[in-house]
Amino acid sequence: MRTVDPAKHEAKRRAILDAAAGCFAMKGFEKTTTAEICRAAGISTGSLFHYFPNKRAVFVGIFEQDADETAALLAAAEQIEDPGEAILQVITHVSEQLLHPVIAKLVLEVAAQCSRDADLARLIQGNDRALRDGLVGLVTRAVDAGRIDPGFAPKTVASWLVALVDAPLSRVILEPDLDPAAELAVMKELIARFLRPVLSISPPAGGRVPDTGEISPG
Amino acid sequence: MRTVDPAKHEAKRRAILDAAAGCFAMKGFEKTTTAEICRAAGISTGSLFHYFPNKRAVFVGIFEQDADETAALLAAAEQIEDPGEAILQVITHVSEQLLHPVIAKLVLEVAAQCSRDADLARLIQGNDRALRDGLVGLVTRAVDAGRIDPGFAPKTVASWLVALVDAPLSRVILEPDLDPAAELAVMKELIARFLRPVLSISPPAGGRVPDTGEISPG
DNA sequence: GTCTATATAACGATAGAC
DNA sequence: GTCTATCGTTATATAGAC
Repeated sequence: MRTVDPAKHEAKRRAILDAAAGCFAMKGFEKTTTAEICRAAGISTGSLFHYFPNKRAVFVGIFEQDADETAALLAAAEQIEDPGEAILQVITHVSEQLLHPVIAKLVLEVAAQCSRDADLARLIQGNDRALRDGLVGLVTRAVDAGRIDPGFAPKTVASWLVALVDAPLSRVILEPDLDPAAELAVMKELIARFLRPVLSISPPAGGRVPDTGEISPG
Repeated sequence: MRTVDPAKHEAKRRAILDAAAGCFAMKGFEKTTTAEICRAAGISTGSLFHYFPNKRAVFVGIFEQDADETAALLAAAEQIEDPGEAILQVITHVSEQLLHPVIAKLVLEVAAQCSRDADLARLIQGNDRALRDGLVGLVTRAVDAGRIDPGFAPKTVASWLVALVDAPLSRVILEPDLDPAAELAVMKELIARFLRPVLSISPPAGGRVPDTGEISPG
């Protein structure tokens, strides 16, 4: 008779992951000790290695949860009739997460780690691409509906939308009294202006817009 | 009779800093050993501590050089008559730097370190603010000249311009075949659309733009 | 100023009792 | 499954000869 309760095991794994996320955000991967994670999770140092083979597996585990969340977010967005609204909802949700200092620190930490750990890089790349590909679908729908400018390829637009939510990250770290609501408002306006159909008589071609005399990209 | 040549001392300091920057970009702060820095710089482990009191001072030293470079960049931009052109030149220069993978890795590493080292954070914050404040001047000139939309405060615009050059950082790390020229082109277009004076009859107030039915920020 | 050699400290991971 | 105790490794920074 097995006394192991898989649900309980999974719950404890989650609890360790949560505790570890806080530690990694605060001190970074290398400087958080396994002992600290155990203390935060309320277990002893030996127990940690019953749930994870090593410290890196704990770190990676945190970001494996993201795939499910992203899938759920995209599935919800795809139910929205207005594709423009759907895009904004996705961007808003992701942005609001990233504007939390703890999340921002964790994201910067994982970005730094990715450049030196190919396995981790593949995981994060997969998460990023899932979000981007979901947005490609929504962008395509929005272009077809005439709601956004067809001047750029949907994939290019989607990539930049994902990049834009990362843009304020360093300010979240450096400027403690940053107002998340204000940042989000500017970002939405920035995106709206980026994507707005050009109001000129001649439709834009090849990513160009009519020269109206202001700052030009060329 | 002093045999010390200050110029030679400074040159060697620079050489160590250059070697260290490569190491830190490749392996991160904690995982690069002082021995590695010394090997890369062609000196022995004892000598390093003749030039820097400890490993962190080497890391910080890399970013102390940035202040001069930013000042020079802004001084050059302020000589340009057209403020829109000046803004684009600054953004382009900074962006081109950040699109190099080695620089990108170093920037992500320092961002991660900043969240845990108040002294380093102050240094980087100073560098960021110097760039931003220089841009505030250029933006103000451009608004007065009617070249960019007055809908946002110059400080807000300048902060976002600085943030925008950071936006592609994670993709630089995750997508090795990213085309820097293409990224820069999209970024310029994005900025142009963000800043373009609104073409409507009623001028925008309070950061709002006329509702034209597409994706809206509210 | 530059080198070799090393003191000292800390961490990740394991062993083995219960 | 969880604990305590500890091993082996590795790194920073210093000491002291030249």
